Amino acid sequence: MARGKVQLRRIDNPVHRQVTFCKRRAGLLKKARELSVLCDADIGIIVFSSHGKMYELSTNGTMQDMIQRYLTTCAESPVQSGDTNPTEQENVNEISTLKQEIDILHKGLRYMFGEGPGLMTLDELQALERNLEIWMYHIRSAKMQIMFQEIQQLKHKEGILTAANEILQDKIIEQNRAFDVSPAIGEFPYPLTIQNGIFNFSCLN
Amino acid sequence: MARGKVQLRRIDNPVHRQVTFCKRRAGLLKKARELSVLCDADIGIIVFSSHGKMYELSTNGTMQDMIQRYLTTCAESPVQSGDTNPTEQENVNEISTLKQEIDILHKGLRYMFGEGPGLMTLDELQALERNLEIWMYHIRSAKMQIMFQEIQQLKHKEGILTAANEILQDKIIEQNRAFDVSPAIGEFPYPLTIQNGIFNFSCLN
DNA sequence: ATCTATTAATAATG
DNA sequence: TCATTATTAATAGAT
Repeated sequence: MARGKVQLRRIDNPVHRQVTFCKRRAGLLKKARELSVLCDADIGIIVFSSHGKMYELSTNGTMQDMIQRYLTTCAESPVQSGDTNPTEQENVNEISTLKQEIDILHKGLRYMFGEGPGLMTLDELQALERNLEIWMYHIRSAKMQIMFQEIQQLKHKEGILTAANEILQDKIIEQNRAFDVSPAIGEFPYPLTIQNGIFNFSCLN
Repeated sequence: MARGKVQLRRIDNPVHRQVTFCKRRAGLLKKARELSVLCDADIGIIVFSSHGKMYELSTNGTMQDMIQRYLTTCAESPVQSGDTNPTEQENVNEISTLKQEIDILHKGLRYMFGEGPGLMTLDELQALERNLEIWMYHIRSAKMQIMFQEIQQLKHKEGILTAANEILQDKIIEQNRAFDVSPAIGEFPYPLTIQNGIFNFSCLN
């Protein structure tokens, strides 16, 4: 498109190639964004440079959503069965499929908990998509985490308050003793001064 | 690019939009193929029209390969954790606990399947699948319930202890007054009086 | 679909 | 990497 027609073949010069890659990649993503906006389309683009560096664009939602949708669409289209009466063999197949699905459920959970998707095949990922509800597990886990922290903080507070109460109790006893023996003035060893140390905490959120 | 500048917004006219979608989609894929050839890059593109029709391009291998590579790359890169704060550790523990729970669930399932899937009907298997979800839901609910109760109890304890603190403070002040102790420092600066301010807060929510 | 007047992208260059 | 510019490529609107 500029100062010389371009041949549709790999650019030999590595510098030129890198520059062109940079420019055209930007151009491609721009075009994709435009198409998405102008025509209300959802677009996902993944680019791996020759050196393995990855670039991505997904115009709606995450790339993972895009992939899920892609896999779902792929899985849906080839379903073209005219038979309405399931045979014994089909039942057996169905049983096998369900067993696989349960296995995938297990793998999917491991996947979500950080072992990485590398261990799953694409078919398994497709099946995993059908078990979408499990993603809720992650959310619930986060919720539980928060509740756990809350419990820890409350226990901490309880400890502090209990300690404070003990100090106050001691204080009263000491006062009583002091007044009984000699009501001296001004030389009270108020342990309350510790309180600054004790109570000088703030709620960390 | 032609007979009038284009505004970067959704094209209202459905006919225009469809035509533009067709043209620009072709252009986008062409650009992608060019970039792939010129710069030796691997590119995957997925496009969903506003009506849900899917178009795809993958310049090397299948789209499934592309997705596999994408997921692998995603999983590899974000693993960069040097220090682990206490919350992180707690997270790890929680995850471990949940993993165990899931393992138990799966052991149960294997046991049920160990009886031989041939003895189970398709309906039974499907019911079992649904039950798995319900089962997990109940376990999580029960756990949450317990944690919730614990939080309530701790909050209650906190309230009682705080009230006790206030009473003890008052007692001290009263004692001082009763013994007619003239404080050397004038009014006794009881730091405990701050307590209401300090403890009358909630870390929760 | 096909055709062009225009705009947009970009190769070469600094 | 960033800016400029001469050219080519893409495409909006019309048919």
